[in-house]
Amino acid sequence: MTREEYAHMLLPNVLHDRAYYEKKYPKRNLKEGAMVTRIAPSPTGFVHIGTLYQAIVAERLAHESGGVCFLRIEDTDQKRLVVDAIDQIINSVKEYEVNFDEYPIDINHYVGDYAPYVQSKRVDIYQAFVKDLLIKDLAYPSFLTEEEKKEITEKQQKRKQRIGYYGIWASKERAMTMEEVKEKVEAGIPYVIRLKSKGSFDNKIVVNDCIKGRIEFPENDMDIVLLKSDGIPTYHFAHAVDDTLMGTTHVTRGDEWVSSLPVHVDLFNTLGFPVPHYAHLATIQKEEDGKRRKISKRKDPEANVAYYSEKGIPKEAVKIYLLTLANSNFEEWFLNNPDKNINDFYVSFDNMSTSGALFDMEKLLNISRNYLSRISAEKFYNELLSWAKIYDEEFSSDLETYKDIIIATLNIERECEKPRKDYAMFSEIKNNISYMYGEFACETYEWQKINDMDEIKNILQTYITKYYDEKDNQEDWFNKIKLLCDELGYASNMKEYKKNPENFKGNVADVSTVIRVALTGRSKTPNLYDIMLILGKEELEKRINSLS
RNA sequence: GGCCCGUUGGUGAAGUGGUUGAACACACAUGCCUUUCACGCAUGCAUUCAUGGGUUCAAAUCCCGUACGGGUCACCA
Repeated sequence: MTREEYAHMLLPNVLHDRAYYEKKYPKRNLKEGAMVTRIAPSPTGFVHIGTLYQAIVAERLAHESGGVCFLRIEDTDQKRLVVDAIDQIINSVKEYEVNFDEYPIDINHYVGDYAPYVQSKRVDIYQAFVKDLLIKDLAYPSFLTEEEKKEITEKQQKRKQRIGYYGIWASKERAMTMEEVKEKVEAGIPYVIRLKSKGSFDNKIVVNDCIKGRIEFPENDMDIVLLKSDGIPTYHFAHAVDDTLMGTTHVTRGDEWVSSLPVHVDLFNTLGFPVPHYAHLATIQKEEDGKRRKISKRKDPEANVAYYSEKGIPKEAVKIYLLTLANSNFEEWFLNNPDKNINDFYVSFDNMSTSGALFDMEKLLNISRNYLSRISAEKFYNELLSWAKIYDEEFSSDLETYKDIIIATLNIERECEKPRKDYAMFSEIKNNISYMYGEFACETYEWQKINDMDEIKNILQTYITKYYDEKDNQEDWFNKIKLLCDELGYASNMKEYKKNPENFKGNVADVSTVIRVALTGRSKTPNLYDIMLILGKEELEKRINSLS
């Protein structure tokens, strides 16, 4: 039996050989310094905030260098595969406007010359490369059962040796002859294909990570699995093949991968591939019981990008927050260039943190408040409406019915030098503006200092019949309230009130609060003058008269 | 346990041997402004850079040890 026949026996269904694929996917023709990056999520459930984070970084790095960024779905683990997960990833990326040059449209359709961009559709490619390794005696089949592997691990633990399949532990299967292998294959015993590592634990390798700098490791000597028993590759092998064929220059990924660097270097070397640059991004963390840990899909709702959509935190705010985590100088840049597109910021490896940041919801909401305070009322309304259409149907129909009133409301103290910063999330807006439209029904009024009903009615009736005039400008409007105060024994001048509070029943602020609460049902609102203008005198009278 | 990595305030961080009072932002506190709230403004918030020991005229910045924290050791990615 020749080695070719041997390899064919192990992998009988391979359509093409290595040379075919190397020709099919030629080198990219890009200018010097152009980076090819990628984001390679696995469809195991919801889209993780860390995936979005990495996507934004990868996309920026590629495009600011005149390079290419692509999306590749890593679905080599069928056990963890979740049905809609691929669509979710593609949709999220679209929603957040991360501009990939090459990507899957769905599992069978792709944009880009290096397709398919879904690993489960590339099985023949991986097998072609494994076959080549088999022929070169750089890989071998392994028939180990779960129990046998467990036994090895236990022995290693007992002897306090390194755990893994290497050296003497692998020597028995490494030494199998082609005939022995043939017997087992014909007997139908399942097998995986392992790397025949030439490395030694005593040698050192060095990787210069773009973010973490120089890292030294012992060389890999593990005969890791290349192809699982179902013929599908492991992450490690798929990574080496795909990122080579697809021309990735910089592998950006989470730093949970740092420790497998020796394996990857070994793989690239034995495959005869140049080792790409690596950039391991620190993961976003959470604190629990005083301890930090990676933000978790199971425990932390904010790990899911859908969480931000549901809450109605604008996409732009999330991106800004992620960029402040990515580059320490972003925040200052953004402060100085509030009107620029965030894509004008130059993301660089130099300003990336080497250790993971704690997720800070307060900071995100602050960013969101700032963002929402700066956009026009129309834009705000449109974003709010498209949010409500998905997450709050009732509110969305109100938004459409009372469009003009709502835009006017959102516009109060906006588009001025110091805009209000009332809103951080679309989900909290309904409660904040509901008194402005529709049937006003207030169950409990939050009266403040003045809470005697007769006095309250007296103030309101006097005000609405004698003083309020819709034609007044804001200054006149406030002067009228002062006149009202003078008439009823309240201080119209705060300084005088502070000097001699005992001379007055209260002050302008107290009186204004009565009016505010009566008209809106709450003590905290935007500028009352604007609110009253929007509501209109008829509605104001109605609300005042409905008080009992 | 082995192998990697990290440690500046409540949080994100600037800082890479000698003009740092240890920037800036969020949060917090107080005050001012004010028709409420928010905004804005002002002030405060690490006498000290996990810790012990070096090197040096000089260290948050360089070296070694210790502690603590994180990652990883799968036919998961």
